[in-house]
Amino acid sequence: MSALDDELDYQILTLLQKDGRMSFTEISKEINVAVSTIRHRYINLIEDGTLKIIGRVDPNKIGFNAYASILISVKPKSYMNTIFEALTKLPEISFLASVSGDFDIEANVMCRDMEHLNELIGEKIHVLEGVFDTKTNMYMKIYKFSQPDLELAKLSSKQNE
Amino acid sequence: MSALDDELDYQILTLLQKDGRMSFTEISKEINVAVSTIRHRYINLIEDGTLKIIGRVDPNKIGFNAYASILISVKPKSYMNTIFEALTKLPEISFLASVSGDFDIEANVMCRDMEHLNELIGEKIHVLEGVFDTKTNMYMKIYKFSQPDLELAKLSSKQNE
DNA sequence: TTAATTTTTTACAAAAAAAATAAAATGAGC
DNA sequence: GCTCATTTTATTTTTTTTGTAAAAAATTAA
Repeated sequence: MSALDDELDYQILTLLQKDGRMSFTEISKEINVAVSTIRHRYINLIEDGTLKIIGRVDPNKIGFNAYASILISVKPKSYMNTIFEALTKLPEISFLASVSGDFDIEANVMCRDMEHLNELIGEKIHVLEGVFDTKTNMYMKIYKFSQPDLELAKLSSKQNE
Repeated sequence: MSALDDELDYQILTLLQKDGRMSFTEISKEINVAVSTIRHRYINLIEDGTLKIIGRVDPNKIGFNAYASILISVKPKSYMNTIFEALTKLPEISFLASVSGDFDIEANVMCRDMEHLNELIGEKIHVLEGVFDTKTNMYMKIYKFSQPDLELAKLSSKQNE
């Protein structure tokens, strides 16, 4: 791929990042390239996993009022994998990752209310073998929730292709 | 809105959550309702902010290799607002919220590499008046990154409409 | 450099979907 | 039962997508 090719991908990604339903026709008008080219590029971006078009649902609007971060300390560490497996299945967990620092795992959870959150921690998380300690912090107000900035990304070359 | 109406909204949201580009025609076939109904519902969901269709770009694929959580302690607290204003503008920050617990603010950042992250913390965050202390933890491996579970949401009534 | 090969972009026609409009159905409140 | 407002539906026109194939550009090897 040449530098110019990537530029086209970035332009397509930039537009679709904002409006995932923008038609190929409109995109092609916006960046002056044939519709079929846009479509080819689009299909490639989807197929290699760079882009995914999703409907993002506002948690507040559908009744999730308790958004929290649960930090988990695992002992012994040999339980890490089974704990990740179990946690991945919990529908309340929207983000799950291993982290550096005082704890081993961070799980972000969306619950209906405090009762639901409390129940989740006590009955679904603390019961897992290997969960040594947890620390829960509430997200009180969300100020920003955005996508990766493509302008910043441009400064580096494409990775993991 | 009646109970059945909400059920239809949930069905539409469930489908679009998975594939944001699914055509109204296909949705209408899937849930046996006229295409025009689907479109009306869709427009309402978009307009009241419940749903937004976005293209999600995989950070790794575009060269972001350092994903971290930066916890910030603010002193005196009167600086909170100006700090939030300043942080919101930083393109590296993809998530920004006030949190309960030992720190006041959590910012999740996507950086190209450690150098970029280090620079961000030192030259963009620690320089802000009122930033008393920070704690940075790296997200090492992401196991799950999903949308709010609509099945769970169904158990509660719609809020904030 | 040239020729062959692959990749990328483009054009075009048929099929499908979206948009706009108006009509019918439903339901809440009186 | 009637009225008003909302929701669903049907229909027609316009636009978009899809599939195929050809042109152009880039890459590779001789």
